[in-house]
Amino acid sequence: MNESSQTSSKAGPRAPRRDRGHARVEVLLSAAAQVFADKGYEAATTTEIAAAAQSSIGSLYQFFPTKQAVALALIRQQSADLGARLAAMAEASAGWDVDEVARRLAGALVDFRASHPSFARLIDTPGAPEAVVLDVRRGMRLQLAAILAPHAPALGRARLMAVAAVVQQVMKSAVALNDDPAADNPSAARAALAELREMLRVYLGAALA
Amino acid sequence: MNESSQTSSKAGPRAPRRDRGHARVEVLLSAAAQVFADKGYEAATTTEIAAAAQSSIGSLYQFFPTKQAVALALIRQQSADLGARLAAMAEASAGWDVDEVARRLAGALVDFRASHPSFARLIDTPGAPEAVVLDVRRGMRLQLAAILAPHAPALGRARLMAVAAVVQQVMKSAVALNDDPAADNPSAARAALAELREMLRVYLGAALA
Amino acid sequence: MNESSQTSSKAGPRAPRRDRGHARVEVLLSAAAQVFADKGYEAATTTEIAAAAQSSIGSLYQFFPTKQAVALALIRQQSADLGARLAAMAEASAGWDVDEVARRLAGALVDFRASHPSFARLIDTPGAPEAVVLDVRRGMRLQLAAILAPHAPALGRARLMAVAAVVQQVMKSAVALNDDPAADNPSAARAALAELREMLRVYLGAALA
Amino acid sequence: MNESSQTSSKAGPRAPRRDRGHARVEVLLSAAAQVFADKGYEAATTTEIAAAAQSSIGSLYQFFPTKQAVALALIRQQSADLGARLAAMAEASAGWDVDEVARRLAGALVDFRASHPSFARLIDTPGAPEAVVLDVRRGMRLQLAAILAPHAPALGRARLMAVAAVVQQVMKSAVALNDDPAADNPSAARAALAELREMLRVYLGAALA
DNA sequence: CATGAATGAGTTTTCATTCAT
DNA sequence: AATGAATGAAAACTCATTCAT
Repeated sequence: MNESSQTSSKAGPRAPRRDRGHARVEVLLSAAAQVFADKGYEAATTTEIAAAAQSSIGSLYQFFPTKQAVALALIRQQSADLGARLAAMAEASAGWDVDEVARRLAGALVDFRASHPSFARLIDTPGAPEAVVLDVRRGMRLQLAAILAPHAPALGRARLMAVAAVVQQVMKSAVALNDDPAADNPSAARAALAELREMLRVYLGAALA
Repeated sequence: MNESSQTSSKAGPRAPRRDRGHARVEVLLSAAAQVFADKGYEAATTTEIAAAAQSSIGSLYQFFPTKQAVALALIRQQSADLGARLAAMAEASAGWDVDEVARRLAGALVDFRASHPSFARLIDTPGAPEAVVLDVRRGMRLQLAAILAPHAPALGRARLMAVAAVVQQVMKSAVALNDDPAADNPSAARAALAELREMLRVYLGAALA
Repeated sequence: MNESSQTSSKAGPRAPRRDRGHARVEVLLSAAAQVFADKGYEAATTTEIAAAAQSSIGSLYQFFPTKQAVALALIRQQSADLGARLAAMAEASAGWDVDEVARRLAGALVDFRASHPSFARLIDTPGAPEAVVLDVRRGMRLQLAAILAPHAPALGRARLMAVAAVVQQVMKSAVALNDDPAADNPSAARAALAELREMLRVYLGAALA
Repeated sequence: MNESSQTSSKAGPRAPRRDRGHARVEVLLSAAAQVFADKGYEAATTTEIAAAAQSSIGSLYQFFPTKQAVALALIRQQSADLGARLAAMAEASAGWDVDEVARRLAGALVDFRASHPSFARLIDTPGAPEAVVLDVRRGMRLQLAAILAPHAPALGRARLMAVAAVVQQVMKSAVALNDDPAADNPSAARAALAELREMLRVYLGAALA
């Protein structure tokens, strides 16, 4: 899926020649996901990542030239995963009505961010290389647009992309509401999330009409 | 609420007792705002803040016991400012219809975040002390609720707070769209913002009805 | 008593012209005694000393040119006090037998160190200027010798000074035993002190015979 | 007792896993001994210790998490050494009379402190963690008691510990007399030391009788 | 004299990255 | 490849001392 594009990339992991190395890379990346999710990009240390992967600092640098490269590989991996989910949804969404699209989108993206907690941290935080982050964001918007397009044949390209951008932001908000224990009580958090879903439904209903 | 009790606070600035001290604190805080806005909390250095304020590092630590205290003081100062703006809006909003409320809210908050670029960085970033950040967020939600309440007399308290939480997230999204040069071109950014405003209008229209 | 010698000293407090200044110096010195006793010379800060004296650093430096000068003045003051006590004892000791001399010496010196806790810290610690410390120690030995001499007319000068040096060390030990909560229980500390007194008694009995 | 569990200790050195690491730790510790002996705990700097060990500051912190940990490791190392000497003496002392015990004890402990000049500085100074220091002192008293016990079968446990505590203080005094160039001349220092030895002899003769 | 702000060299500690084994 | 030691620039923070008011 991505073995050819990754190898040619400047900052990606060096191509491991053997399965052992490949496995090590995977372990390192999931350790990195843990640590980045817990502490954020800046506060995470390469030593801690290596330790969490039961590996040594030397090993980590065998596969990743810099700390940034680790974050980058992680972003690429996770955004590929996200891309696959959105692609699947694009195929399935043909028969849905707008309400269902709204509901499914909300569900899918909240799920994704919940199961990839480092994703938000890395993508909304300084430290990760701008260019890649922007690419990922644009890619996601394009996929959202692809999902929305069939339900709004009348919308121009520009307007469609604007809608996609708004939907993307709503997704981010969902995660924020989920994480923030600031709501006076857990039920308040749930209520806010329901409210957000409602906003998306109403809005898409109006925008795609 | 807390503008008078700063001295007794654990991590607040040491109260200056001379005019020169007050002036220095102001200069330091605006330098800090610059630097935090540019680099984020972690990457900002106290040395750089002091230099930007044309003072020595010793002077900074004369008034702020830690780097975190600087961020804190900044958050408090700026959230007091935001609070004042929302309070003013609450008074003026009596005669507005829902559409106008949506428009004004969007305008005010986007303006605020645009003129206080460090605010978002500090409040959405680890490093700032959780308790204060949560307080600020809750305070803002309460003020939003106060603005919305008169236009939705039928809404229960819980529902109202959920709506306020959603509006708060929309505001954050507006800033993100504003900052993110990811949109393919400047006009796309403007379109997305307009779209966001539209979402708010439609949503508030439905929710407050 | 000491107003003329102190003024001429290079590092002593500047002669205060007024009573107000004089009082301030006293307060500063007793604050310094507190702080030095608590933290030792190095860890004590001039700011803390000034604060403990309800004064400002500026004021402290009005009277003492350096931190070392504060310690010095304190040592001088306290050793003058000690000197007075020993002088008094020298006069009174004519009629005592050796046992009584031992008992009184032990009592007097333990008392003194207990009521001047900073003395030991400053005199046994680096930081205080060597020359003064050595002077103080020598002075104390001379006074001890003066007390002991009448009870050991046969002893040569050199031997007498050696005995005085040993007695001085025993005094220091008494303080150490007093302070050290290492003894398994308080009664053990008392037992050790009694033992020390016994050692002094036996030893002086033998040495002065 | 504690020679095997260093790794699990909270503030101990990180265990080196390579020969090079072990060697480096040794070098660092002896450099630290030098510097601590010269300047005392507070005035010694980690930078200077690293330089004296011809390593980088980073290497020091690779093995010791804090400056205090360096002092701690040194105390532990040296007190283990001292413990071994005392243990050896305990075995050999069976056939000695009290005079010989006094002489040998004095000799051994003065020797030890003379060859480990940092020991006294660290153990009598604030900065070293209290708990460890107290442990070391208690251990030493126990060993002294073990040496003295056979020569005073009639002494109760409590009395024996008190005697041991006194002997310990005498040892400290010996070092102080040794170090202190305050005596009017070198021969005076020697005389005082001889006098101290005499005190110990007389005292132990009386106490153990 | 009193006060508290200003200064900056110096201290401990961290951490990404490189190297030797 | 794997490991862990080596490195040193850089960061946060301290504190004796000087200065302006």
